Formats: sequence, C-alpha cells, structure tokens
Amino acid sequence: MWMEIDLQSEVPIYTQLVDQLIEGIASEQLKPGDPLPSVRSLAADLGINLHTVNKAYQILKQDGFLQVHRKQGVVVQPGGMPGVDAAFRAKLARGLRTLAAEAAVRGMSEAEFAAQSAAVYRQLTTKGEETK
Amino acid sequence: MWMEIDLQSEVPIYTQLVDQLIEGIASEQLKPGDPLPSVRSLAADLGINLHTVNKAYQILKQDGFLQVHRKQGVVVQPGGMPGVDAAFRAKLARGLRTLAAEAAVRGMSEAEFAAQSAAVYRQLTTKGEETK
DNA sequence: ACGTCTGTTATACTTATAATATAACAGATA
DNA sequence: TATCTGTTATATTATAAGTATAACAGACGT
Repeated sequence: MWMEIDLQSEVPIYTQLVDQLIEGIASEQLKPGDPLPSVRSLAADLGINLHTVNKAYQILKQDGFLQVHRKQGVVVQPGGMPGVDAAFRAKLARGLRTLAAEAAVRGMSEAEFAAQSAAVYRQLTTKGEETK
Repeated sequence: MWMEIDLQSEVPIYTQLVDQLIEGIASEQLKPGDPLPSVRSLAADLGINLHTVNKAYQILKQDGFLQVHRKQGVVVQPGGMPGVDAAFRAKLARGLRTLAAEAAVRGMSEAEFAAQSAAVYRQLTTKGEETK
C-alpha cells in the first residue's frame, strides 16, 4: 500500500488515515469505485490494529466518501461525492481562520496567503499526473 | 474578558485559548505591549483551572507571541512579532493540504478555495475597525 | 515589615480518548 | 466446508486533558 503513518506524530493514526485517503481521492490516485484494502490487511501492512483502520473507514463512510458492499469490501464512493454543505463550510472557515490568523500575525499578506492556498490546492490535485 | 470557551468542543480548552489570542493579535484587538489578564483571574472568569490558562500562555510565550516581565504579568510581544519561518511554512502547508483535499473532493474549485482563504483572512484582519 | 499580587513549579487525581488485544458473529465466496 | 469480508463486543494499557492543592520567589503598595 502507498500509505505512510507516523507513529510519533501527535495527530491520531486514524486521523492520518482519513486525511491521506481524502488526499488520495483528491489527487485521483483513488477513483470512484476503486477497492480499498480490507481492514485486516491494511492494519497488517501498517503494523497497527484492525480497529484503528476500521475507525477511519467508519468516518469516511459516515461522510459519504466510502461505501461498503458486504461483498467486495470497502470501495471509493462510485455515485458522486458529497458536495459543499453548510457543515463543511463551517469546518473550512474554522480551519482557515486559525491558519490565517497566525499568518497575518507573522506578517504574511492576504495575497500571499491566498496564493499559498491556491498553490497547495493545485499541487494536490495534480499529483497523479506525469505528462503536461 | 472578551474570550469565549466552548467546554463541549472536541478541541482542547488551551488550544481554543491559543487560537483566540492569536486571532486577537491579528485583528489588532490586542496590540504589542498590551497587558493580558493573570492566569488566575482569566481562569476564574472562564470558570476553568489556572493551569489550563498557563499552558496556553506558555505555548504563546514559546512561540514568541507573548512576553513575561515578572513585573506586570503577561504582555503581548512589544518588540516585533516572529516572522514566517520554515516551521510555520510547514505547519501552514500541512493544514491547508487537509482542507484543500476535502474541498477538492467536494467539488470546490481552486479559485473558490483561494477566494475563501482571502475572505477569511480579510474578515479577520478588519475585525477591530468600525469606520470605512 | 507586612500582605498581596505576579508567574512558576510540583504533586496527585480524575476523566476522556487513542490504541491494542482477543473473541465472536453473519454474510459472501470459492 | 473453509476462508474471506465488515461488524460488534469486551477488556486492557497508555497518553493527554483538565482539575485540585500547595508551595515558592520576585515585585508591588501600604
């Protein structure tokens, strides 16, 4: 598997899994309908517990990014990803506010901050492409 | 005091304090040299423990946003705020990546994401102004 | 000098979360 | 029948968050 976990990080393992899977979908390394490794095999690959993987899958399933077929295991949501709802707008605004505040205090301009945001977005969504 | 704490939130109280104080500096509600309430009085005002406030102050002192004079208590850093160093760039990139990934998956465009970033920054830095 | 405020440190306790360790169950597959 | 899947349950350990007291040294005003 292409995932990497930092056991020394202060951010919980299941959160790292959730973030990396969402980034995988954003970069189209994971496409709608793609199968994901079973909770047991992924846990074994990463050297962590089954339940830690399961917790990440549950969160992504709850948010509508994954589906479970009881047949071929877990699959990336095939029928359209969830859109930009009020809950996400609030989550986004809260996260951006914290980052923007420290950026402003440290002397980073609004233009720089917006440019950095765009740069990160672009780098993320063009990760799986080789030819230009 | 103008601070508000959500005891039901999943984000730690001391983190809420750190974030709000940085936002206060960014919005110029807190200016360099301004005195901050003592750990005991602020804890009493918010109905929380002395050590929780102290932990927030320690973090901000460590990062160079606050100063302690052993005289008039804690004060907003008077001699210039810390700039944009490598550590902050890494922290910013990591935070933006998580937000940008989910935004992209949910169908928000790069332009929208950048615009939202700029909007949050602007709203934050123009909070203490009334006349235009 | 005295009392009071300041930040700071130390200790102990409770609570909640993260993570692990087993175990078992029901459905699907070969 | 085996073996895989997700799911659920229970128990345990480890760590972080928050609280509760207590004490100390420096600075201040009286």
